[in-house]
Amino acid sequence: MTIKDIAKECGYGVGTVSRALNNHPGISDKARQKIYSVVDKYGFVLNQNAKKLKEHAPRTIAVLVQGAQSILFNSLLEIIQNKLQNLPYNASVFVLNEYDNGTQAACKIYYEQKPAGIIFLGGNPDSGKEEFDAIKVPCVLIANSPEDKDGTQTKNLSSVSTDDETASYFCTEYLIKNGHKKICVIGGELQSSCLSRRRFNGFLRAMNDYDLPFNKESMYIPSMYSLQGGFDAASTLIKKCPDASAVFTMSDVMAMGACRSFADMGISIPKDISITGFDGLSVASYSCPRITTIRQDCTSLANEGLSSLLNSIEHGRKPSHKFVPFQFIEGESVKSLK
Amino acid sequence: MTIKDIAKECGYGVGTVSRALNNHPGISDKARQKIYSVVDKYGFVLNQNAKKLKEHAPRTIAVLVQGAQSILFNSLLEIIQNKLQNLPYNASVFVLNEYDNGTQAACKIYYEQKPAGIIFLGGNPDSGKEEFDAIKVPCVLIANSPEDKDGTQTKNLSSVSTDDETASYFCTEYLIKNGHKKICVIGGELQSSCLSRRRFNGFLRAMNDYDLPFNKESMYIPSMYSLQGGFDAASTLIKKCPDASAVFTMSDVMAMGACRSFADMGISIPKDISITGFDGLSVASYSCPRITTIRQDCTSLANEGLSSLLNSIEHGRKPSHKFVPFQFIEGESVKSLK
DNA sequence: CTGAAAGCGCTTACAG
DNA sequence: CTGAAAGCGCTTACAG
Repeated sequence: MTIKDIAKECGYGVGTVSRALNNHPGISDKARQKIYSVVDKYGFVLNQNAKKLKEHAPRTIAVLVQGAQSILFNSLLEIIQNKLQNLPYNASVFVLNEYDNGTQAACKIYYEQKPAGIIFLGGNPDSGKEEFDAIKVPCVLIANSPEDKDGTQTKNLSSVSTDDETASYFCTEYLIKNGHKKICVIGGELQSSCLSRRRFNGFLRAMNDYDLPFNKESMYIPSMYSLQGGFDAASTLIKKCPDASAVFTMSDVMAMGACRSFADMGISIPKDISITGFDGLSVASYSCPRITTIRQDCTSLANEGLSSLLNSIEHGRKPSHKFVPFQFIEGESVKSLK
Repeated sequence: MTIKDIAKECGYGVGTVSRALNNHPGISDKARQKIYSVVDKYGFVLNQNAKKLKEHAPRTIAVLVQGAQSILFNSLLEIIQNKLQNLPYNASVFVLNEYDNGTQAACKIYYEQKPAGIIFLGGNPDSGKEEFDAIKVPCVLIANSPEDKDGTQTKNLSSVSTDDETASYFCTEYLIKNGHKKICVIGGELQSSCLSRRRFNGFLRAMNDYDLPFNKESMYIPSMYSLQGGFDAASTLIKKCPDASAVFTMSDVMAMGACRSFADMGISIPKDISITGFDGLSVASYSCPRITTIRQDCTSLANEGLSSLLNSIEHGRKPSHKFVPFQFIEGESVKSLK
């Protein structure tokens, strides 16, 4: 069943049917009614492949999700898909492996699908700079920001994220104000992850501001952003720095993994050691103990990211780099030493 | 840049370029080499919209995910996308809301995208039977099974799932063998969810086999499949059935929500009450206490589901309904009363 | 307001 | 082994 069949049955031409179905102006009510009646009768839907092939303005937004295990990205994805339903765009979702090259994948998608724009959830799309240059449509990075915000390499890349450095500062200061002095970090690999670097910078700035010592050798435990990563890191931490009173952790899943590991070692939270997370996942607020953490505002992140992208697509706006406010969630995983 | 440009630069016709790019036989090595050299030079990729429009055999598999918050589905999705990378198909993912009508969404996708087949992760695609009839391509339901397996309504629907009834029986029997007699249930709405009915049937059969009483009024607590659902259900449970010694819970997230609620009420697990989950999420094995649960085998579920779908697509095989083995995970959430 | 026609970028019999 | 051509199902100037 094609638009031709519909046209024949209506007694109109295919052009008129196309215009009716796309809500274009300049169609008589009579035609519109007749056409819709037979379209409804058959439940006819336009073939998207033909539509996209023909359309001048592409109407697909590609969403690249890197790290399907991340609960945070799923919330974002759900919100984005919802918003898009009320807009003349549809989403095309791609789930990448942790170790895939996101920029390369984006290039392939760019050529194959000709999307109107690309949303990156996670990943570091500016890493392969030359490759990124090939992508000529607006892009937005959500929940992370590019290394080099005014770099010429990323002329078409916007970003919306939490101010990771400030949030980390805030969280660290909270630990310090609760009397903690010897604070370790469980975080990502600093060389490869600018997100981890920003969070570490915020942490370190707070430590410095309060004149607290930090020895990276023994007090920074690199970890995967996963439960198992946090689990393993916690036991390393106890070996390297047995007298730590608190741990600043760069994600809730790391924190939850670490909590489990501490429990196995007979170390009680927050009695024996305090811990903070990052992200504000719902599962972290149901865990025992509830994790004290920074909640990233998924709704704002998704909304701002999308509108920045649409502004670029529809009005040719320059890329912007925005922060959305975070929320500090006081759980039960930090003990006051005062 | 189109296939025409490539053809011109190569000095071949578009047909030859198309055949080279699609690895069709009957092409000289010379032509193939020449074509690939200029394709690589420009990083040219075929326009998928035109390709799909033209192709006889569609090469897209639509994946409908219902309930993006479910960690189980994400594992499945990641495995499926991985497998598909080595096959001549690509995945088109759609994330639905919990309350969307999955069958209706599938119909729309069927008409719009003309996929080769459809994978349902969760949902009850046989629920709107007449609508489902409109879908003429092979479908597979993963991690659930249709109500009526040999129904004429679902001639093109396969399924791969855990034997929910047997698994629930097993889990319940484990509680009973540990001396539990008064066992409550936190589960889904039985009217609307055949999955919940199957799990409940397994539970009830075990209770009957061991001559244990069960009063559905006071001992079955209906709940959403979510953390908050389990959290709320636990406090209802304590009011309705304060002397329960164990709770059979229909999902790990429900169990984790319930655990948190029990902790808030000062009820200790497993000392005061025992609990079991379902799914075997990694997060449940890192929680405190570790949840005793049924682990669904995501890898087998995804692999079997995909191969059943491909068998139908490529060899016209009849739909099949398979179970994959589950694993019982002994955690720390059940106390032996013996 | 409507129709006839060109053309989007491919694939695939058909003929050579 | 290769090319010329038809056609997939749409949209959109163009003409009326």
